[in-house]
Amino acid sequence: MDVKNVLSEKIAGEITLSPKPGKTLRKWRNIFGISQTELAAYLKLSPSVVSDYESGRRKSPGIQTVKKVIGAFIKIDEKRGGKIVHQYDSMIETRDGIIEIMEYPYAVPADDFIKNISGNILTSGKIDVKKKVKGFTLVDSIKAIENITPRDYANLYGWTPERALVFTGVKYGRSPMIAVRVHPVKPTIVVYHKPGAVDPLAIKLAERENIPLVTTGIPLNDLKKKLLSIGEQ
Amino acid sequence: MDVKNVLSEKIAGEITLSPKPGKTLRKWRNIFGISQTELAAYLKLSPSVVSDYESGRRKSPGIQTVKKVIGAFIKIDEKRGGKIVHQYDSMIETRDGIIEIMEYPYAVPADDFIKNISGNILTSGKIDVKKKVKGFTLVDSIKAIENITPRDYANLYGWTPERALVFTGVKYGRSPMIAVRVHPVKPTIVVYHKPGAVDPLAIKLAERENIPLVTTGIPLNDLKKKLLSIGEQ
DNA sequence: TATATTATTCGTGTATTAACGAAAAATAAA
DNA sequence: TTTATTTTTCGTTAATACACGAATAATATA
Repeated sequence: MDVKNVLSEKIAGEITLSPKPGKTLRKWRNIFGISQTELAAYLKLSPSVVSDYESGRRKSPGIQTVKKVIGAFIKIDEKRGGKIVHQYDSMIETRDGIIEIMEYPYAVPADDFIKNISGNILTSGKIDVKKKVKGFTLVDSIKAIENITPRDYANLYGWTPERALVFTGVKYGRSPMIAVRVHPVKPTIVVYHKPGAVDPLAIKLAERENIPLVTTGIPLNDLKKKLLSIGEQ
Repeated sequence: MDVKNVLSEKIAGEITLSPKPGKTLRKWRNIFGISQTELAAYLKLSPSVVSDYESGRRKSPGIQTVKKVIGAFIKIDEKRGGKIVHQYDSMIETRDGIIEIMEYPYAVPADDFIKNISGNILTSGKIDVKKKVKGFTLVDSIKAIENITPRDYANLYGWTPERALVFTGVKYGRSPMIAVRVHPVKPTIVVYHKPGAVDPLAIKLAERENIPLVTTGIPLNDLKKKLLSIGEQ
């Protein structure tokens, strides 16, 4: 999850909920240091359009419009070297152990998810069709064990517990499942990426929790891309 | 800043930027466990309207519509005891020392801000009309000194440095201003709430940085309310 | 199976947004 | 001040969101 997305979402949320969306739009345009004229030119629109939005003549612009404008902010800033966006780098706190974390815009059926990452299901029993994946967390097992305190553990679950916990760097395949077992909040799926081994106890625990335990052997970078792309379509 | 707002903003941002806003809307309705019928009834709309949105017949709903729907989610959940919203409590990390932090939906002129909190300006010189306040951070000075590491210091600045840093629990009035002096990022205004004293050095530093140093004597709870209300209109 | 409950589809009228362009106003730069 | 740049205002057309309601389909529940 990179700054651009987090920042875009923040801006979109602010504008949408603002009592005066036009003014909020203007605030962000000013933060980016972009003139109405420039913004309009980039969007291939007349400058009057931008002004009309900011003045509030259009009280409830469509979300597509908002999306386009925010996209323009980011792209124009990028062309200039990403000065503004980079100011917000500190906003995405890189929690030790969490390699990648993301919420999908909509629910993905569990079996689709497994197919997508070329997953091997270790647990017995059919996958419940109703099981949905709404996001994922890719965790470096070693770092997580070293650095994540019990209090921080909840962060693995991002915005929704209905997610896939994907562990990489798994040696014996026991600890991650025990952590899941012990924690009150449960994920939809647990994935081991290229585990050294998978302890039978882990499978037993997974079955008891009714959580599919899946392995995948695709390279880490490909896996990352795959995981991210599931949310994009 | 409470969970409701953070969560609302998150949902709004997600829907607005989603490739399929309807599906994202549905995802959240399901998370809240609300039926289309119930949602429609609450909004005094025909259920078909809700379905049309989710199916995507309306490709780019207006932000007012999105806002109304999210408001309904929160309100309905509240009526049920706030079960869902409370699940997200852990999302708003309470950083030790930061009592309240918020971004204003639009820029507030510095002098308006000062008037609003019944501020006393200690620094000499006119306030620049162009100085804008885009948010504030209310800091417990003692706790901040004890708990905030240099790395965390950036968090005081929330989403924009153009903000008011409001310190409460100030004893001699020296340290907060020195912290500001030393840090590369500068706030628009520094406010001391009921300081025990204000060291002359602090005033000198503030003047050198061209940052108005302001004191206010209104009770903490009123101050909090005032600070929050500035953003609401 | 029967019966609520919940969700979908779609034709329709009205209101509002999307966008233009030209002219006027306000700011910034020379 | 003069000139250039940026922003505002507004009349207008076309497209589309908003909302309804009635009929249909799909899910739950008894």
